[in-house]
Amino acid sequence: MAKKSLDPQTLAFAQHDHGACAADALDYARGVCAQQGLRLTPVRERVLQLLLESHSALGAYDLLEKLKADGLGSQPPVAYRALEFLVAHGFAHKIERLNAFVACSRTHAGHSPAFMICRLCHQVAEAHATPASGKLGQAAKSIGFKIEKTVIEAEGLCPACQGGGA
Amino acid sequence: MAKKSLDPQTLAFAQHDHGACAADALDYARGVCAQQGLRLTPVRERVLQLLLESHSALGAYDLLEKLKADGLGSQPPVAYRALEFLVAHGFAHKIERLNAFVACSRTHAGHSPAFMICRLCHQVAEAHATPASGKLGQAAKSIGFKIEKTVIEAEGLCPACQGGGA
DNA sequence: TGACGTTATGTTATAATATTACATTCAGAA
DNA sequence: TTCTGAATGTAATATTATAACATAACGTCA
Repeated sequence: MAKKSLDPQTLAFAQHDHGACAADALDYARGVCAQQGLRLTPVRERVLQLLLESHSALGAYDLLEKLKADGLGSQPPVAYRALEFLVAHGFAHKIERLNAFVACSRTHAGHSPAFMICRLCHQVAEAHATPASGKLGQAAKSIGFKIEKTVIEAEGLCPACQGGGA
Repeated sequence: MAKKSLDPQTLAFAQHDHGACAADALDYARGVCAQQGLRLTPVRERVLQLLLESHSALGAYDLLEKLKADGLGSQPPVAYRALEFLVAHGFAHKIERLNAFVACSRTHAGHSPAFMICRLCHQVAEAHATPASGKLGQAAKSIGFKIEKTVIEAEGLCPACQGGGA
């Protein structure tokens, strides 16, 4: 694995041992759930695993097909409920731009995530943002708007896709 | 109208003469279209007007109902096509979080907009952001991701809703 | 003018995303 | 064991969005 000088949170676009990275993340989630009394049930765990195995965002119906293949529920609420749990507890995020979901890279607990979405290969990298400190934070403060949650998504071209596509 | 010390771009949550502000914006759009050879057709103009009259984001089907009442096309593509035109030329923006649309406050041409969405009254204020300069911009630069467009949306409570709701 | 190409609209159908509602099952506590 | 709340199974439906094709309006230039 050639990670050398890259931030861990922006690893998605780089080569690495993805099987191991997904397995680690799943173990981590199991630990957090055990610690906090959360139930990482088979459906929830499988959905998380599917998200971890993919660097692209997956739609609820993509996940649903795979769940069905595993013999785990095949109706939309099965997928949406698992996703709701994972998002609520920070194991996954919704990419609003795509109406799809990614596993959390969990390199910053309690973070405000930002995403970089490649419009060609559709891979998504997660980074850490500090929305309250920028212009938006200033504007909010100046008018008395109280920010509870922020969606920050950048769309563009990942390094690998800048050569061919454009 | 009590605007005194407020930034124009965050006017949405404050009291002001909204009829005049919407009319001004529509005139402005007409001028831009005339100048650039864009056709602000009846459907497009009416959709823009409806968005301007509302400080809340409107869904395509909300707009469609109003268009139908005006005798202007009643099928989804009518609304989506008008919205596509307005968004493409910067007269409106899509709020991804809500799958809905707002008129552009046009206080910063060629801007990178950011939005503040009140989760109680559903009004939306537009501000100007500088995504490339924050942590996201740094992260993008460090991994070589080329940002083409950013979605920045904050959800929370507007000044008026902080008293009652929470 | 009128024939043509382009752009916009009308209309039907359908795809993709998401939720409501209710029955059933399961895990853990009393 | 019985109760309770959480999770799942399932059917139905709501909401958001697009594809495909026909028609109409607009501009241009022979």
